Parts: sequence; C-alpha cells; structure tokens
Amino acid sequence: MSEIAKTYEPAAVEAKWYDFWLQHECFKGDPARVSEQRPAYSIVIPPPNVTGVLTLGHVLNNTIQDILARRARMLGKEVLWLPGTDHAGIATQNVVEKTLRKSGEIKHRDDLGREALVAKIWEWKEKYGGIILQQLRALGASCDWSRTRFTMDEDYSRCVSRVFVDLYQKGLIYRGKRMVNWCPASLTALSDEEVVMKEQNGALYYFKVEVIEEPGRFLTIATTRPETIPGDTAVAVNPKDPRYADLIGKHVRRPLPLENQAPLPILGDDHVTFDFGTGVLKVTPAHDKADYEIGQRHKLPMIDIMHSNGVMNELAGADLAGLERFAARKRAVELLTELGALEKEEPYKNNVGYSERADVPIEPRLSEQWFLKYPSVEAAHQVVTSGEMKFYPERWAKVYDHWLTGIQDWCISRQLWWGHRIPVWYRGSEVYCGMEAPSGEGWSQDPDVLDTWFSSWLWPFATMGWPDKTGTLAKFYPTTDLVTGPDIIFFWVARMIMAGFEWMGELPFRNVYFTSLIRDKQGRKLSKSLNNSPDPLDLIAQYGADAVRFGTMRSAPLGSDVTYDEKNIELGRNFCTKLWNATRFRQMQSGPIEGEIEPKLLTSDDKWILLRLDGALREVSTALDEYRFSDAANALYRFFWSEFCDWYLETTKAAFFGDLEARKFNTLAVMDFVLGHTLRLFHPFLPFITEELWHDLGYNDDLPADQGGETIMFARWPAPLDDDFKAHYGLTASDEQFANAKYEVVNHSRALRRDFNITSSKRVRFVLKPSSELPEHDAAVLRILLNAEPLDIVADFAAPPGTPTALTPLGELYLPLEGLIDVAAERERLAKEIAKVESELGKVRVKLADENFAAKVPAKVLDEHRQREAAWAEKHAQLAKMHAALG
RNA sequence: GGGCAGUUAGCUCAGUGGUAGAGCGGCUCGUUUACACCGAGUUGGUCGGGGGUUCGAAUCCCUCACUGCCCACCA
Repeated sequence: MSEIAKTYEPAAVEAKWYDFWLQHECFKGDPARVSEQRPAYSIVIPPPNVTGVLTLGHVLNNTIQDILARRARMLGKEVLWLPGTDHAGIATQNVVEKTLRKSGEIKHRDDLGREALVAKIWEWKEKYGGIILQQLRALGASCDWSRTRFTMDEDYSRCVSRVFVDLYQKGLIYRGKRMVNWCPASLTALSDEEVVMKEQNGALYYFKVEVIEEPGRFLTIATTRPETIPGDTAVAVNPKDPRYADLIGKHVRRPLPLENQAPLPILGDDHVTFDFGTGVLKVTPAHDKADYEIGQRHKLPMIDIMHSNGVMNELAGADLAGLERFAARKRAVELLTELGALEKEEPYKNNVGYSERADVPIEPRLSEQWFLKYPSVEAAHQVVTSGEMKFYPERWAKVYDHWLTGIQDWCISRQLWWGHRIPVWYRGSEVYCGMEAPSGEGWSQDPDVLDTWFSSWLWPFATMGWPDKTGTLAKFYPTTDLVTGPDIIFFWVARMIMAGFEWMGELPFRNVYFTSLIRDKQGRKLSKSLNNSPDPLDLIAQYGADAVRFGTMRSAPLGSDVTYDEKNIELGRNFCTKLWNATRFRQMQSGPIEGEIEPKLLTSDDKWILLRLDGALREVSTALDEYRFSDAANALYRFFWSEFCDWYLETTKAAFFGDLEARKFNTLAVMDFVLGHTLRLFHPFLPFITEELWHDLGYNDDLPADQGGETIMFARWPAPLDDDFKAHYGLTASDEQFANAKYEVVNHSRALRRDFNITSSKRVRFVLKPSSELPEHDAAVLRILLNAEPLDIVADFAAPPGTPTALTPLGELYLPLEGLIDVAAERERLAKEIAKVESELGKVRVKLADENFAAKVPAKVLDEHRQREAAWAEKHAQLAKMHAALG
C-alpha cells in the first residue's frame, strides 16, 4: 500500500515488476506441482529466428500467448510457457556471411571453409542471438526463461538425428536423383513450400522448326524460355490433336545451337494442351518439372545445360556458354532472329517460382537429394477433421486438409553449412545411417545439412526432454494451445502434428490459434524493406508495454487481417491512464478499509455497477474461452470507461462529497469489490499497471501468497457473480432499470442545457416532478450529476408557462429560467420534439397496420412493437399536452 | 484455373431476420479537485451493384464487380 503517483510512469513500473516476477520465479513451470487439483497448462513459443528482432507480428503473437498463460495461472493451473529460438539455417547463414563480407573479413564463404564459418556463426549467435528473447521481456512475456531452448542445442540436435535414423530405418527417408527446386543464389535445394509464385511480365516466343521427314513443313513452337533450347530432347504434341497427330514419330531439326544438329523426335503426350501457344511443346527434361516427367515417360535423354549458379555451361553451345541465364535468354532470341526462325514475340504474363529467401527465380534442377515420405499423415489428417484438434479460425482446417491431401515428398537436404548435419556416412559404395559416426577408417559424412523445419517440427517435445518421456514431457505434453501465423501452417504446424503422432503417439497441441496479419494503412504487409514497420520497443518506450499490448489486442479480431494504426496504441495508453486515475480517485477517498459490503446499504447505483460488472465478467471469460481477444479487450474497455468511470464513479461523489457520510464506507467497499475484480480481469492484458495498482491499493495485503498476496499474477481469476451472491446482495433487474432511468434523467438535463445554452459547469436550479417517490440517495446523486443547485423535488410543481421541460422516466424535469422565459421558443422546441416522436410513432404504426404483419409475425415481436407504439403514443400525448398548455 | 476471406459513417471496424452501432477524426461547449492521455454535446451511412426469399434483409439465397490471401507442372 502506497500513494498512487499523479501520473503513470510505465518504464519504472515495468522494470520493477518484471524483476520482481523473475526473482520470485513466478514464470516457472514445475512438473512436480502438477496434480488433479492443479492441472497443467502448456504452450511452446513459435521459436523466432536467432537473428530476429521484435516486430509487431511478434507483439501480437506473444501478447496472446502471455494472456493465455497469465489467465491459466489465475485459474489455478500449473503453467509452462516454453521459450526459445530457431537456428533458421539459410537465413542465419546469409546474415552472418553478409556481415562478414561487409566488414571485409571474407569475400566468399570458401575463404573460411566450412568449420571456420560455422564457428563464426556460433560466435555470432552467442553474441547477438536471442536479442529477441530479451525484447520479449519488455513486453511482459511470462516465459519460463530457465527452459530456453535452441534448435541446435546438443540434446535437441540428438533428437533430430534420432528421428532421421528412425525414419531412415522405417524406409521413409530415401536418397534420390530428382527434380528439385534449386536456388541459384543460395546454391541449395529448397522444398516446395519455400518457393513462392510471382507473376512476371515476360514474353512468349514463337519459333519454327522444320520437319525432317517432310522438308518444307514447319512446326511453330511457343516458349517462354528460349535459352533452354540446347537442352531440348524432343518436341511433343497431343496425340488427339488432328493438326499434328500424323507427325508423331517423325523428327524436327533443332534450331539451336548451330553446332548440334541432332534431330528431335516428335512425340505424343497427353500433357500437351491444344489451345496454348501453338499446341506444340518443346521438351527440356533437365530444366522443367513437367518436361522431366514427359522425359521419364518417353525415356528421353537429359541434357543439363546450366551450372548450379544459373550460368550456362558448355552443353548450351558456344554462343550461350558462360552467359547468365537471363542474358542467355536475350542472346537466344537474337540467334533465333538471325536464323530467321523467330516468328513472333508476344508480351506474356506468367507465374514464376521464386526462392522465398533469396528472392530470385528458382531453377528446376535434377540433383541428388534426401527426401522424406511424410509419416503419420493419416493421423494428422484425422485429428483435425474429427475436431479433436481445433483450429481458430476454423476455416484454416480446410486449408490444412487440402494441403495434406495432395502432399508430395519433402526434400529435406540443403547444401548449406549452418544446420544439422545429415547423420549418414559413406565409404565407397557403403552407406551408414546412425546417430554416431561408424567405426572404422575411411568413412566420410554426407556434406549436406537438414532443412530448418526438419528440426522445428520436433519443437513441442524435443524441448521437453524427449526421448525421456517422464518429468516435463509426462506432465506438459500435449501442450494446450499453439499460437502462430497462418503463413507457416504447412511449414510448421502440419509437420508438428505429424511428428507428434509419429514419436509421441499423440497430438502435440489441442488448439491452434492463427493470428491476424498486420498491414499498414495501404494494406501492405509490414516489412523491413518497405520501412513501414515501427519498432515495438520505441512504442513501448513511448506509450508503455501495457498500452502496446492493449492497443494491439483491441484491434486484432479473430479471423481477419488488421491495419496497423498508432492511434490504437494511443488508445491503449489513454486507457491505462484512465485506469490509473480512477484507481487514484478511490485511494484519495480513503486508505484500505476493513469489512464487508453491507447489503442493506446498497444504493441503486451500487447494484447497477455490480450487475454491470457481472456482465463484463461473463463477457470477458466467454470471449477468452473462444479466443476472441479483441472482443474481450473491447468489453473491458467499455465496462471500465463507459460504465464504471462515466457513471458509477460520478454517483459515488454523492456519498463522498455529499451529506450522506453514512454511505461512505459501503461505497468504498463496493468500489474495492469492483476494482479488485477489474484489476484481476485486466491483468492478463495489462500485467504491469494492474500489479502496481493492486499493491498501491493494498489488495495484496489480506490474501495468502497463493491467492495473489504477493502478486496479482496468482490471484484467482474472477468468476461471474452467482445467484447466491445476487440474492444475498439483492441485485435484481429492477434495480438496474431504476438506475438506468435515473441516468436518463441526467441525459435529459444535458439536452435541456444544450437547448438553452447553459454550460455544464454552470450550477442552475432544476425541478423534478417525480412520477413516484425518489429515495434520498438518488436525489443526491441526481443533484450532483445534473450539477443542479438546487434540485427541487416537488410533487405538485406548477411550472410557469413556457418553462423548458423534459419528459423523463422518473417524471417531468424542469429547467426554470428566471427572467428568460420565452413561450414562443419553448413552443417551437416542443413542436420539434413532437415531430420526432410522431415520425417514430408513424413507423411503428405503419408496421402494425399491415395485416400481413399482424398475421405472420411471432407473438414476441408483435408484442414488442405494440409496447413500442404505446410508449411513443404516451410520450406524444404528454408532449402535446405541454404544447397545448402554452396556448 | 480452383478455393477462402472481405466490401457498413471521413478512417479503423462491431453488428447472422425485427427501431443501423463503437472508437478515432470533425464541429460546439467546458480547467465542476480522479483524469485535457479529460468531460458534455453534436455532425457523419439509399450497409459494394443487381435480382430473389420473407410481413420484414446489413443479416438468408442467386448473380455481378472490386480488394486481399492461399493452392495449382498451360510450356
């Protein structure tokens, strides 16, 4: 308990409490504590790249995880939120190589060689890796840092080898010469998922070739890649195509290169479509996936005309050899033109596969690689379609299903140095696969490393001590929730599910929450290169971590993208300030109090706010149960600002500043009840400020440590108010209605002030002619909310004609203006009011007059319309009477 | 080419059959002691177009348009 400062200074408060939590080991997940009474809740962080720095995407993702983890703790669960980083093979090697080149240390990785470069990357990792984990602390992430893992930790690496060997022995991993996606920039094979399609403005080139058996007869072929002509080994047409069917089995003369005049056979293949280009396809089995398959079907030779870096080799012919592939394309077109073979060139848009990392077009290339036939596909498929594992939003299940249905073998080897080395050794024609090097002389290990995702897919259990299934793994696996971006649903989520079934015999997590994508105001993804991605640490420094968290949560709905707007963060900051000041107001009235709420002394306002609190408790819990974080945040915002501050707090002033001293204690007790619930309800969203205020108000002092005595982190999650509670305190719907009616009187008074230009700060006399007796407290509240001096409650008030009047649910409210009475003006004002009422009344009456309506509408709706009509009609009658009284 | 989202106030978005909403912005007024990072009031919408179902449609159905994302071996 200490005095709340005038303004909230997030930086100091955040550092103080984060240190406190760490010192008290509040984030620790201990399997020994798990029991039936204390169930486990676990979540593994999607490991960011070691090279990563915090982005708004991470803020969104990790705030959600933190909310889930903190709420689970408050619900009395033993929580493990396990953090860590991913070695991110290709990305990290690129970053470090680039750094070394920039500093002039090397020109090329070969300058260092494999071992030295890997050592350098490790050095770099120790120094800069994990910056992002430090940054997550600034956000308030309650990860169990003592369990931080890295995908290249020694025991993690053993897990990777173990599953490789296992899969190899099961016959699911094989080595083969296949067409793969080759990245000519990174000089490695890639998986299908690492290739992104991009639309290109290219050209379609039409060139002709002569049929050898029928001199003078030419075929025209359309291609986007004329530079691959030297690699052609056939020409294909559809056998059902009447234009060309007779040519199958004959040959054409190869147009390029000039020195290779070996004829190309014309063959029939169903893959060829009639209506694309000319219906004649050049077949280049070594440089196109589809052509490769045609080649296989027809046993065509393959001519690889390119080096691995995309430069044409000597098989491309003297004219093209040595040229980079796109330069070669230009040259090939020139050559075709010179030969008179080029018929035309049309602009053409097509999709080209790009290397996701290096952002260059990939080259289909035949090479020796390791492949994996995915394991446990059926189980992974079933668990989602059956609904045992739930996706949020649900529609991702369909995407997942579709991918799993058409799944191809996974190319898992990479020609890189940074990563898990493939656990296979060769000696002559002998091959050995094992976790350790084979004994004996002359063995050499496969030089390739594994795809990064081949280690990431083990994350949920390899981080928990697998293959030892006791301890952590026994208690915390399967994890409860996974929170990640939909962009890695195939890369990571799907594969983790398979791995979970394959090695744990069980799903790895029960629920998957896919986060929104954050875009800028122009709808673009946030990215470094566009420089449209604000640094979350700057935002935290400027607005406070809670503000960033709350602003982000409030604006990120389940299931759709969000547009980033700093205004949202600002709103978060304003909200924290509001929370701070409202709490300060409580403290200014009194220090901590002893004792309970006295039911008999509850006012209609007290009952109203308790019922509104109940509504908020239900709304927030339900929303969180359904992973609707923005709805939960909005409910909190609305409750606290629009209900607690705007109305309830103002009514308490009747007790605190008015002449009803007797109610002061009870009002404090109600405030403490509401604030105590509110702070706990807010804690997962706003961990720092709630912890600070919890202590400042002294709410921690009378609770034992495991109920939030030392920290709000372990305070009980507030349950909705039950029926016993409501009965005990006499909370009924009619109390709520009465309070609402009272607040409506206030709204009417404000409208009157507006109409007669009386500012809200000016104290004026109001007279209420009550329709029923008004309790003393409510009169006092009205006096304060109306800013009336005095507020006369006069049952038989006879207002001078022309006195501004409003009809309220509690009676007629008068604004007697001495010397300012203007009968004509008041008559006009009433006429306007009447017109409005008549319009509403008319609308309802039109509906009710419709025979169809009355006959077909449900009774409930009909009833509701009749009530509405009656209400408007009554109002209309009263207004008309007042209008008539003015003469 | 296939699939999935979305289109509501100037902006960002709620609203799944019954009186169109919130926040921000704009405008007006206000330093009444929790808060000007505030309070009070006010201004903004033929709910993308067209058709249909219904007593009644932002909401259900059909269709079109536009935007975004995912999947796909027409070179």
